[in-house]
Amino acid sequence: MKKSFRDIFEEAGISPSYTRVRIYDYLEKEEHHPTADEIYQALVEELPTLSKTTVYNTIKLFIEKDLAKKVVLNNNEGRYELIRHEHGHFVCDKCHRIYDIPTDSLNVNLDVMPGFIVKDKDIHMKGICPSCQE
Amino acid sequence: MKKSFRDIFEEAGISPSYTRVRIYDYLEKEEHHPTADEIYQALVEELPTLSKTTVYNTIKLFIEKDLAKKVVLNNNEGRYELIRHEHGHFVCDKCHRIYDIPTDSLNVNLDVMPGFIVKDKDIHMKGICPSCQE
DNA sequence: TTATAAGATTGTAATGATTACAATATTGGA
DNA sequence: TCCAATATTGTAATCATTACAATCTTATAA
Repeated sequence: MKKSFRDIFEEAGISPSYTRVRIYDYLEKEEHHPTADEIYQALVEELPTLSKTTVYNTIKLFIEKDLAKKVVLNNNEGRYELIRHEHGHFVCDKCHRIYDIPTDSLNVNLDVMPGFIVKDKDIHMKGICPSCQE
Repeated sequence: MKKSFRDIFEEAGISPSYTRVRIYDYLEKEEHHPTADEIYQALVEELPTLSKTTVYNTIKLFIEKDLAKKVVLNNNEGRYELIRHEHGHFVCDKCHRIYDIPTDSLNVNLDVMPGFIVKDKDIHMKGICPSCQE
């Protein structure tokens, strides 16, 4: 059974304002790891008073509350995604599309770093995606 | 036997100007994945006419020639390293120090992305390093 | 040696993502 | 209803990176 926004936000200890719910909702539906600007552009049509600062503030809050994470893949642009099942990211050098890499099957042995507390891990790959190979 | 700068540059098809050799040399000696600014600050003392644009130009050239790669770990700051044995990167959330992760022992199975041509892969981890655990 | 063209380096200004900050608006509880 | 805490906003600042045009250097041919 899927948790409601209300429950998710309550567990995280933040109030479920409409703006926050919409941003969360967008991150949940959105497949391609949006940038802050993409979130802003997508939502400003329906939330005309939305400010980009609010997008950044909200994302920052989500990250602090472990609801979301920042993924830095390329070009100095931050991309954001909700924390879900673990996966890596493949970036195509040609079309710059981002593909999720299922990492369940990757046996990444964390013991290579004894003494380190690992809170997050991500696998980044670059190359050419199938549709750019002709 | 270690290759000379001259050989490395010749193989890459670029002329070994003094500036380039110094930047390459710095990347080779430097352990902590310097930013462009760190490279600039370190070398400008001995190369007083050095320009930050030259640092960026040179890095870009090295990357095009597969001598170096860019590692984007955090904070929208690009970090650079020569291409050597494969390794990942661990960033401490507290001291922000960067540690290399030996990945020889990590069995990262590339076949999870059939149809993709993988040119580069990197493992990013975040957490707390031993010296920040007290 | 000298002229010349290609290549290398430089400085300044522009770009673009992100943050700082102060002002305004909204909300929930007394 | 009123007030204090919280949320949102807009503007200006910051900082890494890039664009670009100008200048300098180098290699080579005459």
